Amino acid sequence: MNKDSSSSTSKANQATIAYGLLKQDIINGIHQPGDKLLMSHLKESYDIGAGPMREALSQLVSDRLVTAISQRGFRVAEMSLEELTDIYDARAHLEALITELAVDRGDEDWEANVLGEAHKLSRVNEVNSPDEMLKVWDSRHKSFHGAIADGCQSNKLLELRASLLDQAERYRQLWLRQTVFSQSALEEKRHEHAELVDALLARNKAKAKQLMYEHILTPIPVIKALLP
Amino acid sequence: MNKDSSSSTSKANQATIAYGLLKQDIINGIHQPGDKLLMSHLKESYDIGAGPMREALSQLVSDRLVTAISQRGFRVAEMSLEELTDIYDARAHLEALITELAVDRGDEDWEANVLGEAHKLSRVNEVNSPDEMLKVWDSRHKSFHGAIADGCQSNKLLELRASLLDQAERYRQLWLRQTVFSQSALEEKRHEHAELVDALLARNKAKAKQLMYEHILTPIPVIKALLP
DNA sequence: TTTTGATAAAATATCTACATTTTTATAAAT
DNA sequence: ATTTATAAAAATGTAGATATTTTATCAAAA
Repeated sequence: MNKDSSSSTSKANQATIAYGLLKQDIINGIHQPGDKLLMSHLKESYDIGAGPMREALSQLVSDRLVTAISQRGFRVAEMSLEELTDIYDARAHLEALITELAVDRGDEDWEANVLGEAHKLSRVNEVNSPDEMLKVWDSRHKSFHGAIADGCQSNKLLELRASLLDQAERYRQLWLRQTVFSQSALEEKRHEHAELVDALLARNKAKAKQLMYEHILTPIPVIKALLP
Repeated sequence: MNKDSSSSTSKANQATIAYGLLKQDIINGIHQPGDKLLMSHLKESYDIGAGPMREALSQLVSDRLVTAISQRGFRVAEMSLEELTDIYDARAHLEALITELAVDRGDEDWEANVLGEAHKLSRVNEVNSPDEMLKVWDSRHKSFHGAIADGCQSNKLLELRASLLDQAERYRQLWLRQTVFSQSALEEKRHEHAELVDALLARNKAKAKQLMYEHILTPIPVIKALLP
């Protein structure tokens, strides 16, 4: 789970910098699944010493984005069909639970936030490049779901959720392009989100839970088809 | 989340050794909440260099057992009433979810395991010292609940569960003594476990879920009373 | 006298460069 | 082909250098 990288007073140390850069590069596929993460290469390309680099790698191991074998170094964690289904099954159940709690515990501010984020997400149009479109939609989509989850009032559950999201990120990236650049897929998502917001604001706990569960699982077929 | 410390071929490195030792010492209160973890002191008492020690501390930060401020070192994470309720609320909901899934997904081996562990737990009697009693009961209690949870067939949910258990461990230690050395408390637990096993084997999902939720929350008043 | 602020000294965290150990690759010998 | 010996590469660890923060000291101002 990640540190504060943007906090005002905290001068990030080398290990924290290395952690952030490496994580991004793994998620964005600069380092492919199974790639060996050679200390000498890493030191050179990130210009960071071996000590801090080890610390960063160690963190990524507990994030499950990197695997380590004692005395034999580090590799980018493999991606697999088994892991995909494992992560998404867990994510769907956890998110459904969090949604249920949010319906129970969310206050008026929560309702307002959810509605606001839903609106922003539905209006992702006037952008320049396709790449910009992808970034903006992804960011707002995350904010929308984040706003819903925040209602559960449980820091610990939100931390667990964040951890699963990190682990899902490489798989999600595969799905994202397919979805954002397809009008029909985008429309389907828009519909699911609208239904979800309705159930949330109506405080229909069972329906919101069910919709969220299904919503999380929809990307799986797409990802399965793209998985190498 | 922890590494394999007992695996046959893996020669643990200094960082892993330090991680294990430090974690134990924090859980067992050798290092008290809020204590400053001085690098020079740690290096000396564990006889491990600064590099590996930082790596271990860094891990414990992501386990939430240690806090770090850049350039100002590390401290043992504080304990608080807020964290107690946060952790136990999350734990109760997660364990209830996992129990539900276990009832759905657990096979005959699972049933047999649960029954076996329940039996072993109910027969913690012929021990020597009180300290031995505590260790044996705790260990079997954990195995019992572990056996139930294993039925959910979700590695990721089990990892999240393990992470919360680690975070709860310092609080649990407070409750443990009160419970294991009180015949009435022990009897109450025995009763709860028996009810739970009945519901599980009867595949009564709703009841098992409910019983587990309540079972996790029972220690809270005891811990609240003991929290400094 | 008490408080404030500057400055210097000490303590501490962090990093780097080098040394050591372990693994892997290569080639010779059985 | 399999094993053994050797060299190269790589991971890991150590010690000392550097930078930052904290503490101590003391003088000037209130």
